[in-house]
Amino acid sequence: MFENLVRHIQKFVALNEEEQIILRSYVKFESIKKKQYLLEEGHVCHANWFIGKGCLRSYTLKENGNKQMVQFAIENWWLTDYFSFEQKKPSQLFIQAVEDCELISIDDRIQDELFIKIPQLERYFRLIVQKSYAASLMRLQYMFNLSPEERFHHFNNNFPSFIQRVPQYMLASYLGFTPEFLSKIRAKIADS
Amino acid sequence: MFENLVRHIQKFVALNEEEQIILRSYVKFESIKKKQYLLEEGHVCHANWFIGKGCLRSYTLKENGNKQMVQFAIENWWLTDYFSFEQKKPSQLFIQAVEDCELISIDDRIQDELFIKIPQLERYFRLIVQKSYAASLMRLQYMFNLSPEERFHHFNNNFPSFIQRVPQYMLASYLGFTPEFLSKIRAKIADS
DNA sequence: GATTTTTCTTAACCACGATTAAGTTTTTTT
DNA sequence: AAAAAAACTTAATCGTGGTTAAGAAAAATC
Repeated sequence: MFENLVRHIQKFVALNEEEQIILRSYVKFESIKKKQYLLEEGHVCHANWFIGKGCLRSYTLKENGNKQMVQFAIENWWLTDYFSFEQKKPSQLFIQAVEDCELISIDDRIQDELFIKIPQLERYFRLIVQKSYAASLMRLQYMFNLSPEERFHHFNNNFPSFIQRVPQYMLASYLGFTPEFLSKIRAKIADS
Repeated sequence: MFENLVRHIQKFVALNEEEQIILRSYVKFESIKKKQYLLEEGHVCHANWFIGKGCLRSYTLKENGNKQMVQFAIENWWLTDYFSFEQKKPSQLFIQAVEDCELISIDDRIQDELFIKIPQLERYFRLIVQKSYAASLMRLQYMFNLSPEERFHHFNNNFPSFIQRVPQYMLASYLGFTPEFLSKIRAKIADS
């Protein structure tokens, strides 16, 4: 599991044996069960989680009580609420396990110290966040430029593995429409 | 103008006199006129721009020929297409001056060298990108959780300075609706 | 100051996707 | 295996915000 993380980091920056040992001593390993929460609204987010195995989601609670999906994360992805994590402010988000998960986490209290010991991690995370940012802007573009139906087909074509992994109603919320409308789309596909 | 940039950097990391001189020798200064382009669709984005004075916008061209606003940027903001800038791939974006601008830019070819000479800039940009990412996720939340009319009022309340600075039709596109609908909202306000 | 271009407004019509509500299927729990 | 909970489907109704088109107002240019 830790090897996954090392391999992921090495895609972006060098990390020698000694540094790997330092890193291992700084991170925490945790397992959580499906439906357990890592973070709840109103709490400060104290960790950044790397998914070794499993699937997480983050969502907000809307005024009407519905859950609005914010993000999915699977193997080799980092997930946190950067806003809360960095500024130590109460989060708007819930982070919950969609499947049983094995996680590696970096605590906010040790992050700075870790970055001093292994400076290239600063670069690693700059690049990780940059990728997340680019992905978020792409998603905004899809929201603006594609119809709900087109967004579904686009997601279907580009991330087929997700479709079987997450419940349809979460996907519908992630794509910005209702589960009822997703059923309509699927009925249309079955017809043709 | 350069002092603005130094001051902005010093909000996040230390930067001594010597480093300021190094930085100055690495960046480029440019002035552009309203409506001029810094980047056009299909080209690789070779710079990251810091706005000393003025206002930039980025947009994509939709299938129907309309322009979809992606971002605004004003004084003390960085703007680039990180996807194109980092991966050296053709951009989907246009970046254009909304007002006459005075800019400081970092070229992609010298960025790595600059980060080696002033390592804390790696941290500075990690934090900058993190903030942009958080803002982008907030905007997604507004798209999901607020109606077009609510989004307008929210923007109005939180960024009143923008309202006078950018044309209404750009704002409408940024908020994800048509200029006609914005007129409708404004007429409703005038009534009451 | 006159002309052109850009930006904003108004109004009629209409389509997409939300809402509501009931029922079915699948999964989980006991 | 039975019961309960979670997830998905179907269909009728309705409202928001898009589209179209024409005109008015404001700003830029000559």
